[in-house]
Amino acid sequence: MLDMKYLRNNFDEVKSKLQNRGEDLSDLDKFGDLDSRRRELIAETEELKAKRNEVSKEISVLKREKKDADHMIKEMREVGERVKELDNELKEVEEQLETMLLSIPNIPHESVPVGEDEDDNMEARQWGDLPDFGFEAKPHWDLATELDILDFERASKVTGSRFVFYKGLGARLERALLNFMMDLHADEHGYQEMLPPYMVNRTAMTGTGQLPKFEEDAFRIADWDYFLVPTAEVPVTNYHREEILDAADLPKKYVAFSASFRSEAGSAGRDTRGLIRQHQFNKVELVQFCKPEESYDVLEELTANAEKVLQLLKLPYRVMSMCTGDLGFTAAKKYDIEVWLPSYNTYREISSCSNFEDFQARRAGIRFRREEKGKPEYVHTLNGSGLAIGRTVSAILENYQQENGSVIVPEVLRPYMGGKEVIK
RNA sequence: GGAGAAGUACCCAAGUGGCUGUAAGGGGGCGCACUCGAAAUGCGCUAGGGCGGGCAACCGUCGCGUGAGUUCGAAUCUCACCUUCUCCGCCA
Repeated sequence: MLDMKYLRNNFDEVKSKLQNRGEDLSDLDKFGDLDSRRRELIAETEELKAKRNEVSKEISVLKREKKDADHMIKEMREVGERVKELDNELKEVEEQLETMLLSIPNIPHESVPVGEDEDDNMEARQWGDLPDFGFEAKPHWDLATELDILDFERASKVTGSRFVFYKGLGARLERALLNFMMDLHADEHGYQEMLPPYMVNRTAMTGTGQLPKFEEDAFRIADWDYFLVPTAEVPVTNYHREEILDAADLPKKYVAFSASFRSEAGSAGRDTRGLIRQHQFNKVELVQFCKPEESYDVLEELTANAEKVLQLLKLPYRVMSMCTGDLGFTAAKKYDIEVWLPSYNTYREISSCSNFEDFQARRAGIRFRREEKGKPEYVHTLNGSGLAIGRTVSAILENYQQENGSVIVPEVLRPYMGGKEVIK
């Protein structure tokens, strides 16, 4: 959510920056009228309330002295009715304003390339050499099915499409990766480990920006108004909702493992095979809360923390800086880390690292105090996958495959795999 | 799921419609005095925050779990909801 005062004072500038995102901004022009009507109503209603408070005190004095106060009571009854009318109108105006503000995307950072879609994203860097197989490489779903370590067919019987059973060394590989990633971020990168709830309420989903605009992307629990988490970002960021943090405790760094649930509305027919696009997948998520002046350094740090996983796994990747048209709703700046997938003959997103600045913090009321008597300020929030585990499994299977259909286990994972060196 | 109890400021806690209730009192914290220093003691300060107005000092308004309602006036009365706790049932 944007700062109302900032929007009021810099309306044209904000509007033109948001236009680079290519989103529908037709609501934005209503802001001026709603905002000034709101302030009018507040002034009027508060003046009446001040009067009512004052006269009520006088009434109490008169009553105590057993004097007549009927005319004052009658007058205040009318004032009370007027206050109620104004308050109702105010409430309506504020609801409209709130609805509008919650639907306005974040302002892109000045370093974000201006562009329309993914073709305009800019490559920030590349790491590792692409594998050179002396044979025809297989896609991970064929490899895994032949090795009997993933079972998509039975998952569709038990649940439906876009679900999977991991079996045997497949399950073991997933679990090894989860432990490897958690250990790396907790022990080496200084993040505090967390296992969050897999369901969150509507307020939490609104706090991080999934709602109100993107409800169709989430799974909602019938009768509960709870949502399956689309990412651990939601529970972990909302962990500090409506809190004022100590400046001395910043930056706060959390690494959380959770399953992630996405309805993938609108992606029918895309990535229908394999692990790439499932309704449920495991992910290790990095989340940071920091002071505003630090957040762009933190974004680089957090992205580097995620890259480290791929470097240790020796998987080739590149880092893309998302352009204004591909930023998503909430981010001010975003890097996607894309891993090389031989079956696609291209890089595919395996992590997304974003700086939200104070966009989420304002929605979720997450603030900090610089000094004891200081005014609270909004923190900046950031997060990034470190990494999506299912996609990491597919990258390992494809990049480490051998001609006979077996798969070498990356060295760093072997301690987590009971010393196993090959999946065959 | 059934029956009960509770939610007041950093913590504990008093407060059943106006009476310094302008949210008491205590703890903790901070400051000052005493002291070479400290302890002890004494004195003082200690809601925070949102919103509106103002260049500011400041003024106003809303805050006693949340939201509605009754009333000239609500922490206090009414209703709904949330959370926590106790007992019973069920359960990994």
